[in-house]
Amino acid sequence: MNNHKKDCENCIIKQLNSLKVLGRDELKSISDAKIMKGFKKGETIFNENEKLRGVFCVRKGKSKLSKMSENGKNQIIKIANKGELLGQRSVISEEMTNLSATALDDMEVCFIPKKNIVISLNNNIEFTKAVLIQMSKELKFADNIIVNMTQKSVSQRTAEILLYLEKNYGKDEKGFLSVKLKREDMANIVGTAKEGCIRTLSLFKKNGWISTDRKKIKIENSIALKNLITGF
Amino acid sequence: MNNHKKDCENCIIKQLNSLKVLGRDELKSISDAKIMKGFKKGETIFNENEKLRGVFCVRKGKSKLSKMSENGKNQIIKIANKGELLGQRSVISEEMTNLSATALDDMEVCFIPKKNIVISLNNNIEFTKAVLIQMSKELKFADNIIVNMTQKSVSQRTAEILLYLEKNYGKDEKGFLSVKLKREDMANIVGTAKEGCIRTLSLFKKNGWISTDRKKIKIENSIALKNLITGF
DNA sequence: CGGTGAATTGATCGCCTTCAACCCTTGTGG
DNA sequence: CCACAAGGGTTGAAGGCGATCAATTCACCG
Repeated sequence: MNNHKKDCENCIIKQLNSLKVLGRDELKSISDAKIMKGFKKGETIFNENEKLRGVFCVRKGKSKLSKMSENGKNQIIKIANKGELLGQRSVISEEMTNLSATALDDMEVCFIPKKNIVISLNNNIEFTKAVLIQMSKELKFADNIIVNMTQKSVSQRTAEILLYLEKNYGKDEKGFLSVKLKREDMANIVGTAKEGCIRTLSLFKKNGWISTDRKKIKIENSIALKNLITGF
Repeated sequence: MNNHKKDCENCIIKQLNSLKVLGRDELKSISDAKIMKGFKKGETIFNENEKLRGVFCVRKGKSKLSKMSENGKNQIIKIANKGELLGQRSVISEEMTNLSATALDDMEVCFIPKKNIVISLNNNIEFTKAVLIQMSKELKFADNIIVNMTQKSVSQRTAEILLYLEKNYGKDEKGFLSVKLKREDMANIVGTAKEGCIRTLSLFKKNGWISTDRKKIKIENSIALKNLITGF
């Protein structure tokens, strides 16, 4: 469950995030301090309003980042893939987490203590810049979600999410979306009730725009979905 | 319309944003390069999908940051007050703007060329960190909006916005909100149709929770509004 | 082969959008 | 100083979308 002598410097995962700009000594220090952890599907990595003692670098698996609202419903803000850093925001601004992270797959994660991150943030401007650029992209992404949520219908949002999932997380050998989500999770991304989401998917299926096998979804007609989003 | 010998180092406005951590020489350089501009109420500072050649530091007035969706409706993401920097995100990640900025008041703004910002981002880690922390707060804010939009009713969102406007932009001597928004703008913040927003406000008025004079709004019972948000 | 949790479908209800009409304020030109 | 236009504000009525609750089917697991 712990460490082993795995070496950050040779870890291919780090190429996918801001850690790639770190120097040899910084990586060495992180290698020594990090803790490898496994999370089973459904397990919680952290909750809202927690104080994090470091960030999590995802080596394997996917995680949903979600937020509860006062009325008990929850909204998935983002799906974090292999290579992403979780908890950055909270560590940087020294605030409680505002999201919770839950494993969608079995995951393998490296926990990197806050101290290492803060040292690099304070001393390695390339790193700070890389994190900044990353965060500015997330902000843009969030702005887009806001507009989509308020201005588009459930079916448009569903179509958009499906295409997004295909584009960003790919398909398996048979063409099914790699991300496997429960209908409820799907609904929590779209921002709707489970049944509404299901009804939309079943409509898409009737139209031949998607097909399903078990829980898996395959996009059959992305053009039609795109047209739906833009209103033809 | 241009420059004058106004000095950034002595500008009180810079205390309100990331520029406050800059050194004397950096400020001097910005002072020399900056261009002061006035924008009349309703004028556009920049549009979506523009390439910015610098950032705008707001000395006076307020601006709405909004985004068009494919269907022609637009959503206000944020209201920028005196002291805020506009266009940071776009300059940092070297992308087109994803929002447009429009003056809500008569504004006074300093345009700071991209070059100055980039130099400080590359050399002054305190500055980069300050911007990073600022951006991480904006990201958190955006996450909150997403949840509110999807999980709360129009009246809850309206109540929330009213309290937010009071808390963040204050009231005038008679207790009316300082931010004066058209009903349409208000609706574009709440993420609803103008009429829906108006109806909600008129209900609030009937309940005695707010009162109005002309376009101005005064909050009379913030407790009731808070209770509405949390569902009693 | 039951049992549990998820997926699906039906039916009802209410919120919100939309369209339309009207009012009120403001400003402008004769 | 008045008339009128223009734009924002307000209200009414109709209709649809999506939430909610309930009932049923389906998939998976011991």
